[in-house]
Amino acid sequence: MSDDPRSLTTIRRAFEVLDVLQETNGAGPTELAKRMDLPSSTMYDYLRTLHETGYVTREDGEYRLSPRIYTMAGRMKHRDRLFQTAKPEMKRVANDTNELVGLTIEHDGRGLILHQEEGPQALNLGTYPGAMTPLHTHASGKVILAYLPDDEAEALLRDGPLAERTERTVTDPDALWAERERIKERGYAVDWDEQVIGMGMIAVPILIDERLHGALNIVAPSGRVQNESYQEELRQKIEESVNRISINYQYGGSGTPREP
Amino acid sequence: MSDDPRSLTTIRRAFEVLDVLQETNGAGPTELAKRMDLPSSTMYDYLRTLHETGYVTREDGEYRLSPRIYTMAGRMKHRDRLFQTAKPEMKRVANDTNELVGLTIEHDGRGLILHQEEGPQALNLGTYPGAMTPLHTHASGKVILAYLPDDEAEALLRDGPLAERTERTVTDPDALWAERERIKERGYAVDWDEQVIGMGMIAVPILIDERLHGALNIVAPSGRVQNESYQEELRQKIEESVNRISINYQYGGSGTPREP
DNA sequence: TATATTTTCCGGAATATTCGGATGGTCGAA
DNA sequence: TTCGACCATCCGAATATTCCGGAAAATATA
Repeated sequence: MSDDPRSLTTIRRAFEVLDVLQETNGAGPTELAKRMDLPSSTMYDYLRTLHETGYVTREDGEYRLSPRIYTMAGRMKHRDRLFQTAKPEMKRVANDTNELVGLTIEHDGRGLILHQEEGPQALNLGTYPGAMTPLHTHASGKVILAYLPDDEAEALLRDGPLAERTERTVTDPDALWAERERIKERGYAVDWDEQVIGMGMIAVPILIDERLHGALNIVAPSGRVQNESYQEELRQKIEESVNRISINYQYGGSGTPREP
Repeated sequence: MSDDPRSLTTIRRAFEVLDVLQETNGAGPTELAKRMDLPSSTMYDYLRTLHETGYVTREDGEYRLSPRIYTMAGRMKHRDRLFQTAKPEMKRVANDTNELVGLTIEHDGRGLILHQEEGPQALNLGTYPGAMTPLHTHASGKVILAYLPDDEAEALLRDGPLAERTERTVTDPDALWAERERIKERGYAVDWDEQVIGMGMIAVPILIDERLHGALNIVAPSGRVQNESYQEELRQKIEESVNRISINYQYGGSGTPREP
């Protein structure tokens, strides 16, 4: 359990408590103690301290994650230059196309949805900002894989079996490696039904100064994405959008908007 | 510094590190050690462990908060029943009015923006989900103060001096207490230029089962909010919206949508 | 009311944290 | 390039902290 004898177990456990609180959606000391296999008196000490920090709330004997997490995440996002420059563009495209527009970044070998903008009638099949998914299961992730350095991409594809989300998910490393080349040639990626049945996606890389910052994508029902001319239309729109994002990212304002 | 000798200092410090990382937006052990007045070797132990947990990233010698925070906040929000029921309604109103629609909850005596939906051309003066503000500085907060139990509201108003955000901010506890009565009679609150010059707000309480769950508000330029008939129009729209939210909250679906 | 269960509190033993100091790496100036 | 300053990282030993069993209080259950 305790791998490195030099790391502070108290901290590791405290964050494990946070993780468990996330899963249980609130619990008392005894339940948490059982889950983590600790005496409940010890768990009590942890909870009491976490409560003191303000990251955990206590209401009628139940401890849960505090909305302070929202504040932390909100501030981070608000200060994120990529998000700030991408957001107005994403809104534009979302309203223009009436689809779901997403901004995905790579974190820890997986895809993380940094932001989403939904057109008024856009469909949203349960994805949300903050959600993490395996890179190989959708167009955005494949674009990221394509523009990641060869060794990193290789490591991600060859390391262990790749999750299968639907029967259309591509889980063969060689096939994915080949697709990687095609994506780099064309400059974009498309998929449908590979992550969620009924959902398709067109994605382009956000390259600024040769460096990959993430991927911009449009999500639409699979049927629409398979329509060649519509697909082409959407592709153009996000490509133009990425161009504007790229310019504004480099030459735009301060990047750190005012705090309220 | 360490008030309660029974709380775990290691945990308190670890979270203080998170707070400092938030402010500094990334730093090395030495800088953080200075800020927290600890030896940098100790700080190193903390950072190393925080990195292990995945809540802090290390890139070229700089430690910063990890995007994992987004995941935590995103999941919490995604599971929040109030958010889930309010969101589609907020979108509707935002697109209908072309203004900024907000959902504010009370946390720790302050107002926390749980969610925002912006109409295509809505103005947004730097507020963002997760941001916290003093309750007495805007309509949403005043609505919350009005429907909070008397003793809690009193404690918040009488405890220490009230922050002044603009020259129009009401900072007199008696005036605020009086306004509280008026709000309860009318069932809504309005303000302009009290939090930010040029910004006005109309807010109504979200009462479900007699319990206050938060406030729904529309933000618009002060000029438009002062226009009586427009104000009335917006008020009606959010009141209707809250009615629908209230119904869907009670009788709606599971409340916990699928995880991706 | 009685009983079971859970939360909270406490003291002392065990041990995980802590800190000074050593090491190796990086950057910039000369 | 060499030198010096600064910083991240590593290590071992002293000791302040955590940790746990068990008691008390509070709450739920019967």
